[in-house]
Amino acid sequence: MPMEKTFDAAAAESRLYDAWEKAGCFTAGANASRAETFCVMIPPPNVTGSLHMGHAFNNTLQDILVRWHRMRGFDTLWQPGTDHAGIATQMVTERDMAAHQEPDRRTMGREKFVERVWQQKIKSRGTIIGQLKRLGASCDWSREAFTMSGAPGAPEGEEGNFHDAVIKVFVELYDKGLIYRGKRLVNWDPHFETAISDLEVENVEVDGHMWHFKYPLAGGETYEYVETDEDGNETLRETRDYISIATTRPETMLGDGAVAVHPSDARYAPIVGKLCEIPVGPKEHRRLIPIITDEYPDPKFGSGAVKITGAHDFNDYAVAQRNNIPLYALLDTKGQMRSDGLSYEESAIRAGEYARAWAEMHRATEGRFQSPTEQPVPDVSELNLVPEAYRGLDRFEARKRIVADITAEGLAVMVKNPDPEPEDEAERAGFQPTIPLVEAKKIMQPFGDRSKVVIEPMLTDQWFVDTAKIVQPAIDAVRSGEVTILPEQDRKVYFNWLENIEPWCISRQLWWGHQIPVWYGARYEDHLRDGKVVGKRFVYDDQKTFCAPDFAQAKKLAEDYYAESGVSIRVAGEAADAIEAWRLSSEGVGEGEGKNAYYLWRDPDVLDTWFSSGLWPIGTLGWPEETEELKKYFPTSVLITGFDIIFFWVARMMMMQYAVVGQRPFDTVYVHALVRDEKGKKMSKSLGNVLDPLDLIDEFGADAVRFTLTSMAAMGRDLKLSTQRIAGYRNFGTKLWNAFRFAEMNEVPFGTQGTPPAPERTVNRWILGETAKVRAEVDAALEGYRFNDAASALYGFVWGKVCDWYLEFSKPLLMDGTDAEKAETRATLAWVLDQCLILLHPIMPFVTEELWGQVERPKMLVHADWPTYGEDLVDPAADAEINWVIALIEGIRSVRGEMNVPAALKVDLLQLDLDEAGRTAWANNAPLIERLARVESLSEAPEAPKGSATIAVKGGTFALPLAGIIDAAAERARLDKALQKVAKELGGLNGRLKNPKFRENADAQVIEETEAQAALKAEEQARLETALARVKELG
RNA sequence: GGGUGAUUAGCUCAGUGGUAGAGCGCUUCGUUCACAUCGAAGAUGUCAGCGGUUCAAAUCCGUUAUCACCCA
Repeated sequence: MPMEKTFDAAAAESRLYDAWEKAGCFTAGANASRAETFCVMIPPPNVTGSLHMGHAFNNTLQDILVRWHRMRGFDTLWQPGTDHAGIATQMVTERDMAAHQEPDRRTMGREKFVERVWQQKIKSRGTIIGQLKRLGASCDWSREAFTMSGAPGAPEGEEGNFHDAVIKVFVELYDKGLIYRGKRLVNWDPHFETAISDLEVENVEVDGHMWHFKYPLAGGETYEYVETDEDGNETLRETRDYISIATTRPETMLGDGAVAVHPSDARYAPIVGKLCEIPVGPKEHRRLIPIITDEYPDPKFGSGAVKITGAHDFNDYAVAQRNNIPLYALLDTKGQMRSDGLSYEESAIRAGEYARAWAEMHRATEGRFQSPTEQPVPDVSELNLVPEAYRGLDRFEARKRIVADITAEGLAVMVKNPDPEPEDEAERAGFQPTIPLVEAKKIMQPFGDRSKVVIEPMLTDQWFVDTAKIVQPAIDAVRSGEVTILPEQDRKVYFNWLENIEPWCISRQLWWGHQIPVWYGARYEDHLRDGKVVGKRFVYDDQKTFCAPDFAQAKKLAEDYYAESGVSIRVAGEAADAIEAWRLSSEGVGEGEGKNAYYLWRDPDVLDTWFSSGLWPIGTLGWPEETEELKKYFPTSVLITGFDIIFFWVARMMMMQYAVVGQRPFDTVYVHALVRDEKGKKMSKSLGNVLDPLDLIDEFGADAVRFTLTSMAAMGRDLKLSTQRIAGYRNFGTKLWNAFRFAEMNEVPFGTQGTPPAPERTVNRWILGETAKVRAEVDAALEGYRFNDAASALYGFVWGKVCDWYLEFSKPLLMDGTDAEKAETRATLAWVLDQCLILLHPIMPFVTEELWGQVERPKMLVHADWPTYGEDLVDPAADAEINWVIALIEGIRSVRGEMNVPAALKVDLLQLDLDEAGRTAWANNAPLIERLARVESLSEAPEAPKGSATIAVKGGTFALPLAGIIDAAAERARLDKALQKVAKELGGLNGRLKNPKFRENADAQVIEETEAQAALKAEEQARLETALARVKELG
């Protein structure tokens, strides 16, 4: 059955993929013929995600390397799987629940909800896996992993031990003191009501405002406020009873603990150490705060004075820590003004006492009082400094109200109204001659990368990895070259981040994830009354921590602890939280059977998803069990990933693998860039410029999409993707397809020739050499992760060499050649086209496999042997001869084209002079030249007749007698132009050769090449000059 | 503010010291039996500017400008 004119990608792709999978072509070790292993870990996509351009790019590159190694006989494993993606998955599930009118998660309860998320996971999983398959990804799906496999509550089919690995690592790191819990300022997402890591925060510049307020000095004190210019001349002097503060977040004023100025700022020197009043809140309980000095305020910015809200700003937090300023929390987990804790009145009084104590200490120590160890910062968590009027308000609503209230009281800094005063009497009544100073200002605002709401710095108890203690091996490994990061520039990014690493907050206030394996119990300690021990008691608010893989082991730790503390206790069970534990325990203590029964409660938080994906390399291979796969494939070979997760993932995998198993996770990290739209914009749903890889695969076929991405994969550069480009590579597939159609029509015997044939004809010998060259080029390119070089080498070879020239050359031989010529040409064609399929297969797996399968073969192409032939196939004589033939054909075509010789017209060619090599080349290839240049005949002539065009080639001159078709002027212009070009080139070459310093300094080889070039150009120049002279003479 | 990178044909981009390339687009021509998703021919560049190193610079160094990204 004759082949179709084009490859039907849509019909063939799924059929081919199924065939590969069914035959087990992708399973670990398939087609292995040597001992070396090659293992790639897929960057696990979110289980609820769908394939975007970045995935398509990332997985295409992985697939190329994997297929290439598999064909080369490596024991290959491409380990697939998905990531449980804590926040994202919980979000998707809750959205789905809302859409189906299911009860919300709080109503449902944690256990039921987690069950529900598992259902969502199972439902979603197939989406992205199916999409990866459509792309052609040759992963070993029988090993598909999941970062939460085997977790408690995992349904049937979700077994596995990833959860065990994660928990084991947590406990080990905890026991080594590398994980700790602490109250810290963290990034809080008020939408999801969880902490997130600083990497999950996007800082976006938005339009904001800067308000200016007066903080009156306590007791109506005044001071001389003096401003000077650069030369020290006084520019302003006035008596003030306030200090001016600028802020972009007025609602946080309620939680101010101090006002800070720079120690060198002379303007405020008179009032340092004094107290000032926060200009908001009920008048009778206005809060006083001290004026302190710190290096943080910039005297040149704003008024030079900064309000310090330690519980709601990272910079302020540091200032507060340095200066013993309490951290007053104002917001609840939803980002609303707190309504819990003490009344405003009581809180304000207590806070006022701290401020006075601070000022007193400052005075007593003459300003030296700094160190927190001298005077611990008081715990102020139960103080709620939100006045009752603002309690429960949303943070942005509170801001509006506070600004209005301060302005109404006349404590906003005022400026002259820029609007002209109205003429009209009536209108003038409502006119404000001065208005509050509010500057429009671009401010960087943090947003949650998932929730898109404004992130709040929030003071909460969280778990942290003490990254500073485990970072060093990850740095050393890359420095020493044990692990290679490509391209070079990303190594710098990696170092820069690791060398300035912050503690990693790993707890999340979610339900979906690995619940932290920590149980708490009340401390059992001395009960003091009036400084005297009056007995022992349980303390619930400063609990004891028991970290263990499961409750049974935590229980044992607890019982050991209580035994040591001197109380005989039986841990009876788990309570939901501290309060329930207290209730159950107190019910139990002292009562018969339940005497001394005691309850622990588990930390409700789950681990950051990246904590588990940090263990991906060992976890997917079965660790902590000593599996065969772990022994064989770990450390893995290459990690291919986008630059956007170097910090999230790569750095953490490095740290964790070294910390846990003391080995590198992979030899090489290849970091690729971002896929952008054709204008260079980042693809984003809100911009609507997203190209869906699935749509593109539908339209152009997976091969075209893959080839496009590969050809644009130059290291370190972003990809700007346009559909036009993809169409171009779809055409390339069609070109390849039609080359096979041609071969089929000419009865080319595919599948019989494993080793290269040994033909006699120069064209055949030439294409063998070209094939060997491109094979070497492709291997070298892939070896160096220069994917684009591999793609362009193959594109140029298949289209530019095989299709444009070799196929055309083969036609006269196949049609009019001798039997021997026909046979050897068919054999060569069969071999060369097979090589095209093999070499292209890693990039374009589908169309190549389809073509390969046109005839019966022992193995599918996916398992074909990758060739190793080399230089021995290159015949320099054939090379020179065919290049001469091509140059002559191009010369003739060029003249024909420029002289507008009708395409159909066959012309006579005159040979004016020709050297021996040229004569041989002509004799060997006359039919080819005649056919491709549409030459009727060749005859020798002493000189070109009038009205002919001249063609100069290496070693000879030809002429096309075109009297009546061309005019002399056109020919002169053509020759002039050619001559000019040659003259320019020759000038450059000779300039160099004449320079004695060039001869002294340049490499001998360079000099030789330059001389050869110059000789060639000189010869060409001479031929052209002769021709031009003749035209002038005759014309 | 700190860091990283980019600037090459109309567009998108390759090009690690030897005198600039590809694809697309454009112009002209073409129903020759693989392919019009094609073929043939053609035009188009102060390699961002300035300075330096070198026999030789798109390439190395310095600097300016513009743009992009990352981190504060």
